[in-house]
Amino acid sequence: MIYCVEDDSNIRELVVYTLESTGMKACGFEDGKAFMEALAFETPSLILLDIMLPGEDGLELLHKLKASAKTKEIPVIMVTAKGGEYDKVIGLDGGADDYVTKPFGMMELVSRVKAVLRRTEKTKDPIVQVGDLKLDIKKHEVTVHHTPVLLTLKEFELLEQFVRNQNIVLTRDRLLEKIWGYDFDGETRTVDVHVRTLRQKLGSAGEMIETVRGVGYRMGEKHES
Amino acid sequence: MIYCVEDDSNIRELVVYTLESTGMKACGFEDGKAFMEALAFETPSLILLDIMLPGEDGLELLHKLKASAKTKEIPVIMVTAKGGEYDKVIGLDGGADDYVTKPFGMMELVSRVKAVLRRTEKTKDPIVQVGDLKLDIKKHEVTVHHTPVLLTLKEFELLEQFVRNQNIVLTRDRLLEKIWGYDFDGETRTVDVHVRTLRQKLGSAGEMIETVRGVGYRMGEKHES
DNA sequence: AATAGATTTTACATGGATTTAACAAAAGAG
DNA sequence: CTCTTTTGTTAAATCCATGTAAAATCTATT
Repeated sequence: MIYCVEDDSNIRELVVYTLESTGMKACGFEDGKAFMEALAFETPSLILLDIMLPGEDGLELLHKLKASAKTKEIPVIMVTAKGGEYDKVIGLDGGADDYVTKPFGMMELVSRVKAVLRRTEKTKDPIVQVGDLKLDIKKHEVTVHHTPVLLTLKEFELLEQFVRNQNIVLTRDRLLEKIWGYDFDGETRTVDVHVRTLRQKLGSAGEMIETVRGVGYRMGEKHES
Repeated sequence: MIYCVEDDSNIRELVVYTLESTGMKACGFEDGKAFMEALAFETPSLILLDIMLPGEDGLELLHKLKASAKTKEIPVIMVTAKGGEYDKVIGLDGGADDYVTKPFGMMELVSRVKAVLRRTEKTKDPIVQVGDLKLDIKKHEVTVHHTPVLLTLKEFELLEQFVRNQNIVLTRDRLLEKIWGYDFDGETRTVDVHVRTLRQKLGSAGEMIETVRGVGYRMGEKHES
């Protein structure tokens, strides 16, 4: 969901229409007040923020957004009619992710939105890909080479941890804590056993899970030796 | 380190100068060839890429960068004289992180660079560096001159101690206590043996571990004597 | 309660990692 | 220079983390 805060209804509607026509969900707001109210209910994945607004202006809103832990991770693209360099600098240094000057083409806007989303959603994707392994978190579906692989719950959770932490080594303790919930007294080979079945079920993609002796397991794209 | 690929030497030098005056390291390249060569040697944290270049143009370079696993994570800002919307779309959809149109102010450029770095550096993990030895704690990975070095657990822990305590002498007892856990009765040559394999595996970087007779070992960047 | 499937535990083999042991080489002390 | 101490080096001995199979236990579904 993309929020567009813009007082000019023509532009606002055009933007919302354009974004929706490319398959994204979008919602327009006339001023900061309506916008902040909606924000309490829902967390959009990106915000288009006009600088010139009635009431609180865009820079103040930006400041508020970046001050709150709940909203500071939401990427923001500033929009303005004034094209001076000074405005751009203020907007970007204030924590905005990009800056667009009116009049702007809709194609450019869509591209910038996509670029910023690509940059930010990298960390928390619903669908992750590693090599030829695809993982759809929401659907709980895994494919290797477009061939579906059936995983049990624990296997899936384990794989999810690996995929979310590519190339970094996960200790058994860390995995037990994340997947099984905190404590779990010393000796158990549970993780190892699940890693084994994972490797087995994933076939060729299973080789991406490497064991780091004495530490834990790590997953990453293969490299020759 | 920021790379700037730009054929116009005036602009290139101005950009490099400006970035350096804000405390960042920067390096300019006249064409794609020189740039790609440098890239094999070092991984910059951001790339400024002109679209119009002699030889391979910026878009081709961008495509190459995004195709290789080693470089696809490096953020790229496209730069061009042509301001058409079409160019912007192509650049951004090609995987660039931002787009700047000439003529641009240096303040704006710096802001955009900072904004993109702010976005991308969030995901990075702590890497310690000494000379041309790099140590990534989370990945449990060590490289010398960008060449990976395979270390066992104890070797890694030992190296970690050295790197975390650069230039200060670590006694054998101190190391045994830190890595092996407190007590450990008197005589053992364990540390020495591991220091040996470390020096061996690290190759040239191994020379940074010097022995302080009668006391222990110390690691620091080399200096003539 | 019975069944099937998932998950965990147990047990053991294996091979790489670590340590020990033994000796060589180097550095200081007198 | 000789003796002593400390460190370097090598190879063998030991240890112990991991892979693996199979049994035991747990969970949900009928």
